[in-house]
Amino acid sequence: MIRIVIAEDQALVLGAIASLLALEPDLEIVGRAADGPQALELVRGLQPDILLSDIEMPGLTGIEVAARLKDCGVPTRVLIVTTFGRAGYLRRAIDAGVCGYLLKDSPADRLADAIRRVAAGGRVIDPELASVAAFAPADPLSDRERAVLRLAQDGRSNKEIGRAMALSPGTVRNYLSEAAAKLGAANRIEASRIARENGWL
Amino acid sequence: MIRIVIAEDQALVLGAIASLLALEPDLEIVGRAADGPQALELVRGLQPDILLSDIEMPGLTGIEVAARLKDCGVPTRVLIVTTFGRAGYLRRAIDAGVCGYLLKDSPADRLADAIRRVAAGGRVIDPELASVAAFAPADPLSDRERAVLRLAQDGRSNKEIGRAMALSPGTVRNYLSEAAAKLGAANRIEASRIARENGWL
DNA sequence: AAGCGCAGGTGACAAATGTCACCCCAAGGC
DNA sequence: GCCTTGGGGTGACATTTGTCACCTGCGCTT
Repeated sequence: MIRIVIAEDQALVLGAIASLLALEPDLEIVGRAADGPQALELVRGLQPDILLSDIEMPGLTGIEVAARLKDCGVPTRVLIVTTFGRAGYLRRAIDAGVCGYLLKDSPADRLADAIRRVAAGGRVIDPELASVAAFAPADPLSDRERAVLRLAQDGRSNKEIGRAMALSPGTVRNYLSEAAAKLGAANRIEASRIARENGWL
Repeated sequence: MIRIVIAEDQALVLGAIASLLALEPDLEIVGRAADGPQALELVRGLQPDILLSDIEMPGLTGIEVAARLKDCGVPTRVLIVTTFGRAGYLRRAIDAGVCGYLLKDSPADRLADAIRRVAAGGRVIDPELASVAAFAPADPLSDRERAVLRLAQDGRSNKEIGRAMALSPGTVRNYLSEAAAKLGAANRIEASRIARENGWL
């Protein structure tokens, strides 16, 4: 019997996935979490075989939860199921030690299968994503550029960004200009869009 | 027996919801669609009692599908289930003649209930959303402002936007300035973010 | 010690953006 | 006829961005 905790912030989807997995006789759902911190606590307490988690969740992302579990030496294996085919997330997920990465676009019957494979010690990556990831460019941004871009994307000016990061406005401009150049964007708006679409923010 | 077509672009979620509804003896899933046009065609052909649909889908949004069904006089009642609590969508959904609007955040057991109520001729609006919507400001943007903002948000310059819309760059500037003023934003980036967050784009 | 790389900064300049006042003209009231 | 209204536009101006060359100080090799 494979013991599973599910973490997913949309209650309806959480319930639906649970009912899907309940059809499988060898899988048992032992816990449900609606956000990151709750997932972490639940896994620590229940020590399930598998944590099935979304990425976008309040508090902590699924990837961050995976990283913390790894740090604490919890043996639970993490399987990420998420919306975004963003190649950038995959790399970070792997770095965080997840054992599987599925897309919500993949057919439902693949899920139980993936869980069994991961529980048996294997690694699963969505085939659709695997090929994309192989060709996907690596994140070209430095930490500073990422941070600046994150602030720029919701409309802050250079001066405000500088204030927030303890940098001079001129330096902020340089970072943004550099980031745009790296991403082939014409301006900060396009740059942050590109970065966001690739999961680099 | 209530006959249902489900439209949802994420296969895994689609499958999961189907398995959830399959537990209810009085509900029957007669069709599944992965995008807007497919949903439209399926509903036209099968004439189910209910179309359960997401909003964001390739091709046509759930709301657009609902509007077309209304125009064609198809008697199927539409129930929207979606991620975004954006109040702006609700208004447009109601205008398109949908009979129900649920959030994916609401508990799973509410779904079957909502379907029965809608099938019986009732209207259902997620209670969480209903109160929000009552206080939500109406969309202050004109069609032109919306269109300009949509182009601005992915980094096009005034000149490019003007070319795309057959307007002079100066006029584009005026529209954007006006839109920003209406939304209390300092610039086009913030303006489009605010509009997006409210479901006005 | 000399040299290198790198984060942060400056200054100057062109271009894009934001703001505002005001113009034109085609519908529609009356 | 006259007046209003609204979409589209212009011109002028201040401010903000984007680009680029170059400076500074610090830590690190060798």
